[in-house]
Amino acid sequence: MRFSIATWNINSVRLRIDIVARFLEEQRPDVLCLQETKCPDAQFPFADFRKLGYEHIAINGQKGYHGVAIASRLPITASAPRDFCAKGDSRHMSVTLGGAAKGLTIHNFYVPAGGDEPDPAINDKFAHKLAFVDEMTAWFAAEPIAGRAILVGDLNIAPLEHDVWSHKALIKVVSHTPIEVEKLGRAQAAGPWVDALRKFVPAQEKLYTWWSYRAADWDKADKGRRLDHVWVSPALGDAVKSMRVFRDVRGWPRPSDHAPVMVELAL
DNA sequence: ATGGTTGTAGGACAA
Repeated sequence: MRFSIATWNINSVRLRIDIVARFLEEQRPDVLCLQETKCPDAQFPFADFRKLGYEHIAINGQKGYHGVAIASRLPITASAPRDFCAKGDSRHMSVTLGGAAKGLTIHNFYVPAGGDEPDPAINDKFAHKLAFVDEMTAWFAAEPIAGRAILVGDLNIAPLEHDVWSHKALIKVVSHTPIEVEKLGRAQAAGPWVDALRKFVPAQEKLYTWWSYRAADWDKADKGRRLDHVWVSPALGDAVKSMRVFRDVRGWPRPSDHAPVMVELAL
């Protein structure tokens, strides 16, 4: 089957439910993974998703901050959140699909942003980010990815030189520092995971998924970063057929600062 | 170099 999955840091699912619905209507991914839903589970807008055909929903939300959700048109046969760093933060959810995608596992991550100061000795938030990625590595090393699996999410790290608008300007800016890039590389290697987006855009070309709100004209300035990722297990490496970053959605009314990203696979 | 904006919640904090 042709299978599509989208990931989008929505920065409040309730505030932006209208553009979520518009995106789902226009693109119809089989699965949508959201981050930063900022929504307690009891207040999640289930009805809006069900109305659009996304009847299978797995959420891990909390009040005010973070929160991830997976909405699917295909049945979800199992779901499990994991509490990284034992902080009680809602930053991960995994599901296994049934139906035509039977046995496919999906991980949805929201890695900590890490604050402003890129020094774990003086910035607890940066220390937390590094520990979180280390825990991802340890987990994948302990339980290597078996079979068909996809990892998506806002990993809050732009690993390659051309994943940011200026490698030189951002080398000491949290999201692109060498220590983060190295740790993310270890996590990816531990799966091992294949970077699906870079299968379609060479490492020498710029590729962004996020543009700050703090720009007079984000589109014109184009000071973006690739913070959102889609990784696939080796078994799916050749199954990835297309990728798209919906930059136009960043320009929709009252947008998130992240654009949705969608990948198509032949399962 | 600095400051710029947005969301949750109804003040400060996270991003």
